[in-house]
Amino acid sequence: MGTDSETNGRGVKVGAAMTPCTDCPLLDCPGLRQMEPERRREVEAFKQGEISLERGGQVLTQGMRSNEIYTVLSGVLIRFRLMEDGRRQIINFLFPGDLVGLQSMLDEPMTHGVEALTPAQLCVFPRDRFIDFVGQNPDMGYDVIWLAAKEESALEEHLVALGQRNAKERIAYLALFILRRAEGTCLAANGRVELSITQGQIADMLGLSLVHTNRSMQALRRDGLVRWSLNAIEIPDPEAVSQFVRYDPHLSNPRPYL
Amino acid sequence: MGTDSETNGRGVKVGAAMTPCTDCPLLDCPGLRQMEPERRREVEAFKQGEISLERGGQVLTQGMRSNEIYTVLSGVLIRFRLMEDGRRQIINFLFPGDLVGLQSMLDEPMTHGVEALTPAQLCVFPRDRFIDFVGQNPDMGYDVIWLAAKEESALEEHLVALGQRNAKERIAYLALFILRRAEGTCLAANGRVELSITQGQIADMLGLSLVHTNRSMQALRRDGLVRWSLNAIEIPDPEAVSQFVRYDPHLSNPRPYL
DNA sequence: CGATCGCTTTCCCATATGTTATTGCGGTTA
DNA sequence: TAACCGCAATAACATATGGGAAAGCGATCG
Repeated sequence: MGTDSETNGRGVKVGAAMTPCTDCPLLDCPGLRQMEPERRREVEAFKQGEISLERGGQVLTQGMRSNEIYTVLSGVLIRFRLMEDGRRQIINFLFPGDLVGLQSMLDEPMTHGVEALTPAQLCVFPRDRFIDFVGQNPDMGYDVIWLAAKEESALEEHLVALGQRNAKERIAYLALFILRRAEGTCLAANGRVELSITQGQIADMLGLSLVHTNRSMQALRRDGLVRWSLNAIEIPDPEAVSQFVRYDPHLSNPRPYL
Repeated sequence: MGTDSETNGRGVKVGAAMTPCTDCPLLDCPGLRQMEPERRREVEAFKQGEISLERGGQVLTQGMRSNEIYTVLSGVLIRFRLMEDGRRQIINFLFPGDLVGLQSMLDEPMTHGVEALTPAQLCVFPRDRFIDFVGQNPDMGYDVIWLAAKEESALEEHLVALGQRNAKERIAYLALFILRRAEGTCLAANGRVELSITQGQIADMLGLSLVHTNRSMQALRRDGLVRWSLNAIEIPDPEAVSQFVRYDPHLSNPRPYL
C-alpha cells in the first residue's frame, strides 16, 4: 500500500498504490464476467501488488524465469518472441482481464516477452502461492482453465490467419480481432479503437514484410474496409469485413478474470 | 466394462473393454510423469470409457458441442480447422498423454475437429464432472493448467514457424517437432518415427501449397537434413536440423497426464 | 530555426511461393 | 489383367510477397 513507487530503466513502475479488488475498475465492463464480493476479497488476499508500465515497458522478458503471474488491470500489451537474428513474431495481444504469464507455470524459462502498447497497469500474483490458491478456490481454478482454453483458441485463430490467408485478409482479420477484443473490454465503440500500433508491429504479427503490409493496408483503406492509422483502427462495416475474411468472432460468454 | 463395441460410419468404436488406469500403458514412458497409485485410482473413478479409432476416424467435430474430454491413450492424431471453401489448417498434432478437447470447457461449439492419423485409443471423461473433479483434486487441476500452458506454448512455436520461416525451414521445423514429441512418448527412436503423414497434410499444417511442399521436401532430402516419406520421418542429425531451423525443442519436464 | 527521430510511403527489382495440369507408380479391386 | 485410386513427382507459367533504398512527414528537441 506504500507510495514508494520507483521507475526503472524499462518503463516499469512497481509498488504504486494498490487498487482494492473489491473496487476493481473492470467490474463495470459488460464483456467481463461479474465477480461476487466474497470472491473479490479472496482475490485481493492473493494479490501481491501492482505494476505500472509506460508504452514500450516490459513485464516479462524472454529467456528469464518468472515467479509472478499477472493480470491486466488496464491498457493493452503484446506478447512476442524474438529470434537470434532479430526477427520478431508477435504472438498475441493482451487486453484488460487477461492473464499474463501462464507459461511461468511450466517452470521453464519464458519463451516470449511481454511489452506494453499503451500505458498499462498489471496486478501481480505470486506464482508459488498460485497452486494453493486454485486448490482452495476450485471455481477459480476452473476460470484459469477457461482462460487458458480461450487463449489457445485465439492462437488457433491466428494460426489459421497465417496459414490460410493472404496479406489483405490477414490485416483485415487482425483489425477485426483487435476491435472485437477492445469492444469486449470497453476500449472501443462504434467500430473504432484508439490504439497505437505500428505497421512494423502489424508486419511482425502477420508474418509480412513492412512494405507489403503498407501496400495491403492502403488497399484495404481504398476498399473502405479498414482504416488503420497509427492512432486508431476504424472499421466502418464490421459485418462486411467479417465476410471478407471469413472470420466471425462470435461474441463469446463474458470472460472470467482474477 | 461391456464388450458391446460398435463401429459407426466414421471409424469410431465406442465402449470397448476399458483399460484400468492402475495398469495404464503410458506408465512406462519416460517422457511422461510418473503417477502415484492413489492418483491412478482417482482418475480411474473419473474415467468414463474408452474409444477406438481407425486411421482417419474422427473424435471431435468442428461446429458441434461436446460433453466429453479425452486423453490420448495410444496413437497420434491431428487437430484441424476447416474453412467454408474447403481450405484446411492443421493446428497441432496430438500424442499419447495429451488432452483432447479442452476447448469444450468454453461451452461453445468446437472450432476444430480431431482426427486420427494412426489407429488410436482415447480415454473418455465426462465434461460436467470435470469441474468437480479438479475441485476435489487440486493437484490435477494444476496438471491440467500445466498441459494447457504447454499446448499454448506449442501453438506459439507453430505461429513463429508460419510467420517467420520459409518453406524448407517450416518443414524441417515440423519434422523435428514431431520427432521430439514422438520420442517423448516412446514412438520414436534413433531419429526415426514411423508415421504416415501425407504431403497434403504437411502443406495444410504449414500454410504451403502442395507443389511447393513437395519441392522443398526434396530439397531437404538432398541436403541430407530430413528424409520424410509417407511411412516415416527420419532425421539423421537432429542437431544439424535444430541449427538450420533455429529451433531447439529443449527437452522439457516430463508431462503430466490424466 | 535546423537537426533529428520514428514512422509511413513509394520505387524498382528479385524471388519465393502458388496454380493448373500432366505423368508416374504401387497397391487394391473387380 | 485391366481399371482404378491415392499419393508423389515434374513441368511451365503466374503472382504474391520480399528486400533495399530513398524520400516524405509530422513531432520533438536543443
